[in-house]
Amino acid sequence: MINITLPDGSIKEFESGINSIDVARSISEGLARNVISASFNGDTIETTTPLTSDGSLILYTFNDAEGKKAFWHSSAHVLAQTVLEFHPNAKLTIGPAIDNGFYYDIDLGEETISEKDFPSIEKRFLELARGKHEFTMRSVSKADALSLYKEENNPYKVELIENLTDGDITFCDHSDFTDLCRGGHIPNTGIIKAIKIMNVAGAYWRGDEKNNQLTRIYGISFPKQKMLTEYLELIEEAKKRDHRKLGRELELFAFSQTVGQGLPLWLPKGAALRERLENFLKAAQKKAGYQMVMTPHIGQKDLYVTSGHYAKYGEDSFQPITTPKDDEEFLLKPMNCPHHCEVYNFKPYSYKDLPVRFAEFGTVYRYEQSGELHGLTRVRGFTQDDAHIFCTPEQLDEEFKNVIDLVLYVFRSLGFENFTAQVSVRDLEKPEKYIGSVENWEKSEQAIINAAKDKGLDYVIEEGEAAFYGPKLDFMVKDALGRSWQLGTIQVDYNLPERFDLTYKGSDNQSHRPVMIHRAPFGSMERFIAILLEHTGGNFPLWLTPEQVIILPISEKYQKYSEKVLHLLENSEIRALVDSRNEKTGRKIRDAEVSKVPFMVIVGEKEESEGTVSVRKHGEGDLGTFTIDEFVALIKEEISKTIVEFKN
RNA sequence: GCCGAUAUAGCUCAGCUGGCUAGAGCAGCUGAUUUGUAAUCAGCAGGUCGUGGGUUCGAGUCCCUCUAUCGGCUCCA
Repeated sequence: MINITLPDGSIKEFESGINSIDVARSISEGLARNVISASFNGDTIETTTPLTSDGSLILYTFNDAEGKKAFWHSSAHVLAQTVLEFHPNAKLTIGPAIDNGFYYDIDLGEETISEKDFPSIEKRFLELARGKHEFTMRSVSKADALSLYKEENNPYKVELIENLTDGDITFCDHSDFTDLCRGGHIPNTGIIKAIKIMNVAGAYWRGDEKNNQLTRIYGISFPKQKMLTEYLELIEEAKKRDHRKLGRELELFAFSQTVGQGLPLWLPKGAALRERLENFLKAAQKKAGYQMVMTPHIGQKDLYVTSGHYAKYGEDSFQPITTPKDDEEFLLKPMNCPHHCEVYNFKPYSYKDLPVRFAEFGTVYRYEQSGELHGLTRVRGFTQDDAHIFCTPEQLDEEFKNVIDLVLYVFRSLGFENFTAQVSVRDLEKPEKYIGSVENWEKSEQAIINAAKDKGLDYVIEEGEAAFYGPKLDFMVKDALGRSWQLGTIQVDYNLPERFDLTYKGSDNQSHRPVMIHRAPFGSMERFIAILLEHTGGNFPLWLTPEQVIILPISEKYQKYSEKVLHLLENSEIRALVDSRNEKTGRKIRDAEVSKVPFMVIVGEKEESEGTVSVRKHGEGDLGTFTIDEFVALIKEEISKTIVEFKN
C-alpha cells in the first residue's frame, strides 16, 4: 500500500501500482473523466503511470494550465501523425505546446503545405483522434534511438538525441505513430474533439537563421467543439481592437507607400493626442527634476563610432549621408544617448551638481528588416520619450528606483495593470555580443535586480535580452492578440560614460566617472499609443481622447444654440464639435457612438429655452438634462478621476 | 532578410472553371425632408482591378518580376 497526498492536504491509501485516473475515480467519476494530466512529487507524469511510492499527486483537467499543456502537446503528436500521412518523406523535429495551442516544426523537403490543405489535415486529424489511441511511454537506449532516426535519415532528431543522456531517453507511441518525447500526455487521442490549423510559417531549426528553415504548423485543439468556436470568436473580437484598423477608423495615423514603409504619418487627431501624452509626461518629469534638451536628427559618423553603435549596427542601418565636401559622413540618429553625452560634456560638473537628468522626445531612425515591420509597434522612424540620468555611483540605486516610480505612475495612469517586469541580462555564453568590462556588467545587473526587488516588482529574468552596452529593466505589455511588446525601459550603463570620457569632480577633488541611466517610460510614442489603442479599443481616457463632446442639434433651427454651447465648452477647455449635418437625431447618435466620442449633447427646443443640454454617455445612454455648468463640472470630475498628478 | 499568404472605388467586400461597357453596401456630392436618444428618401459621381512584363483571338481571373500589406521565424541600440 502507498500513501498519496492530494492538493487539499488529505492523505489517501491506495494499492501500489494505481494510476492517476483511478485515484481520481476514488474521488468522483466526473473527475476521472476529466483528468488529462498529473504531476507526482513535482514531476509531470502520464495519467496511466503506475504510482509505486508515497508522494503528493496533483490531478489536472483542461481548465488547468498544466492540463492544457498536456492536451496541446498530445495534439502535436496527432498533428505530426496526420502530416506524415500526407507527406511520408517529411522529417519531424519538435512539437511543443504554447500559450494558445501548439505547433510542430517539420522539414517537408521540396513539398509545401498551404492554407488550402488545412481542411483535409483537420479532417484526417479528427478521424485519427477518434480512434481513442492511448499514449504510452517507453524507454529506449541511446544507441537504439540514434539508429532508428539515422535509418529515417532525420538529422534533427539525431541532433536532439545526441544531446540527451543514455537512460533518460523515452519514446511515446500512439496508434502506429512513434515520437521522441519526454512525456506529459493526455490518456488517449479520443479526448481531442476539435482542431483548427491556425497557420503555417517558416521557422529556423533551433531558432538560428543560419540553419535550415522548417515548416511550422500552428494549431489549437479543444475537448469540445463549442470551446473552439468560442476561441475563434474571441480572436475575431480581438482583431476589432487591432491598432492598425482603429488608427485608420479614428483618423490617428497612416502610412504611405510613397513616403516609405515603416514611416508613420501622424494625422491631426493622432498628433494632438500624442502631444497630450507628451505634455502629461513632461509635467511629471518636471516634478521629478528632469530638464528638457533638444538635439539634431543626424550626427557625424564618428559620434556613433565612439559610442560603439556603428561597429554593432552600422552595416545594417540607414547608410551614411554624404555631403558635397569630401570625407563628411552623417548618420540618421538611431538613438539619443550619444547626443546627450555631448550635452553633458558641454561643461564640467561637480558631485554637487549630480544627478543631472536630460530629457528629450527624440525621433530616431532604425533600418528594421522589412519582414519585422508591424503597424506602429515596429517602425523605422519613431520618437522615444527618452532621458539620460548622469549620477554618482552612490546615487544609482535611488535614481533607478525613482525611475521605476515614474514608469509605474505612467502605466497606472493609462490603465496598464497587466505588465511583466523583465530584467534583461546578458547571455553569458555569448560575451562577444556585449561591450564593457565583466565587472561593470555585474554591477549593473545587480543594481537592477536590487532596485526591482526593493520596489516589490514581480519580475522575471531573461538571459540574452540585454542591450549590447548594458542590462535593462523592461516593462512588457501584451497587445490584443496576446503578443508581448516592450514599452517602458530603464537601463544602467557604465560604458558610454567611459567612451565619451564623461567626468565630474568629487569631494576629494579627483575626477570621477558618472553612471548613466537610460530610460523611456512609454518606450516610444508610436508603440505606446498602438498598445493603448488595443487595450482601450479606441475608448481612450477622457483627458486624452480626440473629441470629448459632440453636440447634436435636433434640427438646423438649433444650430445657433449649438454653437453657443460649443463656445461655452471650449472656454472651459473641453474639446467639442457640432454635428450640423442635415440628419435625424437617431442617425447622429449612431454615428457618434460608432466614432467613440465619450459624451453626446443633444439640443433642441426644450434645451434652448431652458439654457440646458441633454447628455448621453457613450456606451451607457441617456444621463438626463444638465445645465451647461453642471455638464462642465461632470466632465472635469470624470477627468480628475482618470488622471492623478505625479507625486515625487 | 527568410517561409506562407494577400492586394478590385476613401472603407468593407462580390466578381464561378479566362469571354459583352467591373458590381454592391457604407462614406462623398446634389435635391427633398427639419427631424428627440444607435442608420429618412431619391438621384449623381467615383476604379489604368498594387507595379512592370508574359501566355492567349481575348486577362480582374493563368504565369513571372517588383512593391506594399498580413501571419510567423530571425532581429530589435
